[in-house]
Amino acid sequence: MTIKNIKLGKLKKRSEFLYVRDGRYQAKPNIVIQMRAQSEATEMINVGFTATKKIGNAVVRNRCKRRLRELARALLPLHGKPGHNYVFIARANTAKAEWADLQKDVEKALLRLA
RNA sequence: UCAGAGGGUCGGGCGACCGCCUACUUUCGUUAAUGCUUUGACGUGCUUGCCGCGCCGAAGCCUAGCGAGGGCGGGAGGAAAGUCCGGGCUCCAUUGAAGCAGGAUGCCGGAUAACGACCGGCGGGCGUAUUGGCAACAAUGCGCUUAGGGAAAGUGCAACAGAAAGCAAACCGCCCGCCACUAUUUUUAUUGGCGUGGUAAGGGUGAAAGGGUGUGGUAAGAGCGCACCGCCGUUUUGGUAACAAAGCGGGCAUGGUAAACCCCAUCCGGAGCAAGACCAAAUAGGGGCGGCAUCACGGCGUGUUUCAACGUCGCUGCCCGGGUUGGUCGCUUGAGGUUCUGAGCAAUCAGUACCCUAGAUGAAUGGUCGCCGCCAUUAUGCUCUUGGGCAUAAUGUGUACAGAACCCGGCUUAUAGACCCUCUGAUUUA
RNA sequence: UGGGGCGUAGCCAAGUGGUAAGGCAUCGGGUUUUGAUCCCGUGAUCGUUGGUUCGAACCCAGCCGCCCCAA
Repeated sequence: MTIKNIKLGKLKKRSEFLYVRDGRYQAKPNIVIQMRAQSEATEMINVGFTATKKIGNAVVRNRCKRRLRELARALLPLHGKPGHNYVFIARANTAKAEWADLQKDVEKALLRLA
């Protein structure tokens, strides 16, 4: 697979997250990924991150979002589909999981969604 | 040395690869508007010039924004947390001030921009040591702790128990008087009954029963008298004061509860950076002005039995106002920090020198990996008076609590581990 | 981030200083041939930790948890 020059955008508004929630999703032990085609297709991939209060305090939630952001930056240009929006949702052990396992989960989920 | 209590300081380090936010600077690109310089075309004026004015265009400079790249810097805390107090700042209200209502605070002094919360002292409480004492206890020292005005302005409350719970009160008991019975020669004693009798020592109830201990006294008792302690009043001395000490006087009244209502004194306008200021798209709707239509039909309203009549509703251009999504500012130079000196017991204050030290907004300040440190456990070795100490090695999901959101002063709460100070106890050595 | 409110049995709840009502549910017993109905009985760290008071679910503080409002 050739490495494409794909720009990553951010999801910022609640309505955008709700839009993606109605699309396809893949659940893994360490992470849940949702995906849905954009209503007006562009060359960009927009991505958002979710960490609920259930998984810990502010320190844990911020760490989860930072790790997810790093995963998205590394793997979405390789395995993501342009013109789609993605939402990465942290689970209870996202903060503690091994980095290699996280990478494996994300890769598998993205390939199955593609 | 160990254990406990209280207080304070710190709160891992180095490196590699890949990233994020941001100040400044620089290069390139792009956009915008104004200005300046140079220059060209056109129009026009006259004093016909290396002229002035207007307009259009090109190039360059300057300014601002955006994008990409380079350079050089910065980038979470002691609690950033809880949001419990106080202040700055902003808007609203208010002529100013006082007051009502409501709320907060409450020994004294200091400190502060301010605070109830900070500092020091006083009084109370607890622990401990020493001394005195038969003891109860008292004095003194040390440590910890303390929301601590007024109960003699008024109202209320105290279940159950108990005779009685607030202008005191007599259940048992004790004593006295009278009567009866029994014993006795009598005095007298025992038992029982009665009394507008005395009595707060003793028993019992209770959280609390109208000073405590001792002694005298008495029919029995009682501050009834006395000694000591406590209490009240007053004077003097010390202290800025709270208060303390001493003297004199008074036999003792004034029980508790105000984190019950309340009284007294002092303080408080309200909301909060999602405050507030500015820019501003699309759509819908509002107002004003202008143009077109303003014939007919129709809708709605007034009115009416109905009709008639009157008003209003259309399209389009420009402007105004409001300000939703979004954006910019507020936004970090401030009661700022660090060092040193001085004043003060301290909180804190004054001076000097130096420094600028996060500004994000689905929210940056990191992700991954390696090495070391620290801690715990185990093993081995050495040492030592047992405990223990040191060295080496291995093991470990070990290495906390926790993430700025306008800023600051306090408080409270969470916290692996390390270090320091004070006090108490135990043990060892001298 | 700021501003408000609430915690009583498994559930709904009353009680506002003096032994913590009541209803539904659970469990046990009785009535009945059996079941339903009915009757009797059964259970509380009053969120937690301190303080005031003789005495605290109640009064006063500190924590913990939950809910609501302001995009």
